[in-house]
Amino acid sequence: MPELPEVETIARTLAPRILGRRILEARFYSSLVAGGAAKELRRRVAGRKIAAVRRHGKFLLLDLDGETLSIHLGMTGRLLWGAVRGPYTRAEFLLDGGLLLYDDVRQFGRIELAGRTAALGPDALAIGESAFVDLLRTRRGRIKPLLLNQGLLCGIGNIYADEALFRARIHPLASAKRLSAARARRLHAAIQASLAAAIASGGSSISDYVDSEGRQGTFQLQHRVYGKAGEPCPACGTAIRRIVVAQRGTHYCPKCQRP
DNA sequence: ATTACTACCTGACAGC
DNA sequence: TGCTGTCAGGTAGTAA
Repeated sequence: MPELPEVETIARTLAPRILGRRILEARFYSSLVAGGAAKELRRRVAGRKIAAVRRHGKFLLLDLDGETLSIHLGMTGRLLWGAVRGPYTRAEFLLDGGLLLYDDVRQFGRIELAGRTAALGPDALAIGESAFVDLLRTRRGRIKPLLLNQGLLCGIGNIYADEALFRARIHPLASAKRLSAARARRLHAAIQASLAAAIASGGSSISDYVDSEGRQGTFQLQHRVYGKAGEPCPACGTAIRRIVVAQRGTHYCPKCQRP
């Protein structure tokens, strides 16, 4: 579910609620969430104060004094402040002044102590134009799988890959290294624009995503191709096509995004 | 290095 | 009402 704009929105809504608060206790209701290390995690976070709320790619990072808690929401993870425990609550953090819930229907998300979370590329919102152009030049594969590869560039998922490629008018199967410098720069700008617009709308809510206050995002109302197979392209009216790339549903306009 | 396929887990929805 | 198959904002592991 959550890509960079959704995690960014959660970080922004959560920060004013939890910054400076102390974790009194962590509780786990599913053995999957902490990847088998629930006991150690409980011990290591208890009593620590939340000094910072950060995001890197799709990871939400809580800096405690001496530790960093790393939270990845998988497909259906939610971090909720002031909500009531439900059937999908997999973990909770009792803070001095409130309860932070971690709900996750499909349980693809993970909460762990940072340290192992290294092999990530630069954040998609932070990478500069020239570094991005260089990144594309050094790769042999197709552009969409590259955008989804968190080890090269992190934060972009299936929605924003499709949306950015459409805005840049680049076919998802185009060879990354054979893109002209002008097209690579256009893609960089399209990524920045897509992510910024999504953050401004509080993210995309397709089925599960809500921010830490339980509010849905509205950027799904501005999607141009994602989930719009068969509908007319907003630029030229041609029917949006859906293919499978890197095992993910991929939406594009066959006229605006020529191979 | 890159791609393909499977697996993880649960729910929604379409079709029979 | 079931049952079956497909799909879903995620990633990891293995094989080719």
